[in-house]
Amino acid sequence: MRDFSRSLPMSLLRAREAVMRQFRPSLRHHALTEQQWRILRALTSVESIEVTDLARLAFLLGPSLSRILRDLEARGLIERRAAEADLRRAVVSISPRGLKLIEAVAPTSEAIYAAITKRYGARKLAELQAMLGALEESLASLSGAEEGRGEADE
Amino acid sequence: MRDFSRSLPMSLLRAREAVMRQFRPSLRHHALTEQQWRILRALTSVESIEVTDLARLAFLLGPSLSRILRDLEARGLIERRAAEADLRRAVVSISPRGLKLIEAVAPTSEAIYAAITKRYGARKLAELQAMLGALEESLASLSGAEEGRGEADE
DNA sequence: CCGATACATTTAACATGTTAATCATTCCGG
DNA sequence: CCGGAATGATTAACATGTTAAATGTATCGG
Repeated sequence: MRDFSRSLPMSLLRAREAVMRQFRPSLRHHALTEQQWRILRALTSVESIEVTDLARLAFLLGPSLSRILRDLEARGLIERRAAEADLRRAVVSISPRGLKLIEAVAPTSEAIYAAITKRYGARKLAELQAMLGALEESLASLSGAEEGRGEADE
Repeated sequence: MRDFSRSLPMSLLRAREAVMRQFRPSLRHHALTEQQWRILRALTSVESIEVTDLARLAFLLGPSLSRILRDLEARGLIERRAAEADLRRAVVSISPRGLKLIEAVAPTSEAIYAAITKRYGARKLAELQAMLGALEESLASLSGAEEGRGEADE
């Protein structure tokens, strides 16, 4: 069998870990996890957004998002209200305090990103992201092809 | 600020998720998580291995590995004993039952990997992995540069 | 040989990933 | 209208990620 340490999932995992290792200390300084940061960042790009759309935007599953929003709301970093036309939907927006936090973290975060870009090469980085996007697209149509098939064991 | 949805960490996260989505149903059929599978796969490449080395090989943190090994041992998929020369160290190896499970899962896993390779292109895939490896290497020397610096806030 | 230190592993505590189930609300056919 | 199906969000349950602390064993200087 193929050496699993050179498998695509492992390559992606290691690369992502190498990148995130750069950011974690800074986020930690501000008592933010990576996912909390993702959510706050996402909220700065919209005036307000429904939970489902936020999940897609921040690439989080519903249950994770639900828990994190509860905590962020308790910390006063976001605000939440029910949609007027449909009480099932919750609308979320970032609070002034959340915005202030973003502004405090952003400079360091940008500096780290710039250092990574410089080290790896801006052109190469763009190419890598393009290839990652293409991979995603390749597999999008493949998803679900495994659902209905009948396995022989178990 | 840069659109966070196009950040490198998000690109890597989405790409990895797109890949893993292909494998999860198959692993689930065999009551295996991704990490459990990684560990069993790693164990097939060695006769036996110490826990610390296994953690590095399977790219897992100690605490995660410790829990998973406990479960895999309870399921009879691995065997564990203390190193003779140093009782602090634990030596792990795959059991016959674990090997049998690997053999049951491998064909489907290989087929999925082949489908991904065909869809994305073998050459392109190799190039992507090379670029991911280069990224890792680029950031290796950068790691820890953030530790001792003094933040101005909090 | 003793005690301080270092090391390998595990445990603890909290946050998230993942799937299933629940709850409230809305929609829709009759 | 009414009641069942569908939908949005949350909760539940279990596994892992992550950091800190604890546990047990080795090592080393005196």
